[in-house]
Amino acid sequence: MSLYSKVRATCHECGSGHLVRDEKVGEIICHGCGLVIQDTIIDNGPEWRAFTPEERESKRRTGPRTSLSMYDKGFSTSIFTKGDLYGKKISSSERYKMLRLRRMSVRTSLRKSVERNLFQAMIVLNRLCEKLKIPRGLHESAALIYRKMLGKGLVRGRSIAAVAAASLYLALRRANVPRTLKEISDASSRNKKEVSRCYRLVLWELGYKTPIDDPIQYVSKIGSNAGIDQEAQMRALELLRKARKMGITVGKDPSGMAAAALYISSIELGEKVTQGRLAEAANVTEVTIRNRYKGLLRDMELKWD
DNA sequence: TAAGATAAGAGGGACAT
DNA sequence: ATGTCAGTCTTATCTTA
Repeated sequence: MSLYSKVRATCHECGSGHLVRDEKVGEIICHGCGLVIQDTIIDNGPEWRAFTPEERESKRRTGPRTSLSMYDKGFSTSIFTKGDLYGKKISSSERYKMLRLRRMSVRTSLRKSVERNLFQAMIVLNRLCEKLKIPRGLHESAALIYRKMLGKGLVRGRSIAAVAAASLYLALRRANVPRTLKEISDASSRNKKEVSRCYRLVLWELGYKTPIDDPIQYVSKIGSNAGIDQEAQMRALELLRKARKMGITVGKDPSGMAAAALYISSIELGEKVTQGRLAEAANVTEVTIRNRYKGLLRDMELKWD
């Protein structure tokens, strides 16, 4: 590493652009006229050298930089009650005072952090609901679920956006609104995996029960997306009701199931529809539709007319 | 061009360790 | 808590009608 580095400036004496910073003696020198421009450079780097990450860690004396993403910008207060800074014992009355102080400090900072978290979360949830055109009431129930999570201290260590998305998904599921987890996570900044982890956590920790996700709910949504007519949609519903009675819908992706039923009934009614179009409308792959509709035909012993 | 077939890979549930 | 297993879905590629 060179001890000299160029400086982007011109010398005010000779006009030369040849200014050089000499790290070793802490001066900026003009190579044109020899003038010392500045002799008190502040070195922002560490004065020690380290060759391994471990060494760097052991030599550093500063903490991480402050961050706006932390509710207290990374600064927090610690109040010790066992002794003074040097480990010397303190009197019992002093100690009692310190205990009280610490309690107060912990309480107020905790409340602040909860408030800030909620503030952020509500912004995130608003954006999410707006994007997905969620009705007011469901938006509210999602917010309530989030508050419960926050109240139980379950958001700590998890992403606000993921928990917010999971709360929304739960609200939708409880209201039997046919939105998939994928739709929610796609609109969120977190991925499906993360959101579904949080979703399971909410279910578990808050003891929520949801009605099973029934393919029947997706029929009209997928049907209209793919431009399937009413008659075929009715036929698909019938098909799915039978399938549900036979218990062959459990464990399958409801969207895929509904799309397959729509495919069968459309073909039966002589309507021109491709697997590709339905796959796109249902947000599943063609392969899934194929597997589902093959399965439906087999298990229900249906035949093409 | 649509549909079918096949295979690899991921993620989650059930169950055992 | 971690590992394994069967079953599901996705992605990609190739073949068939």
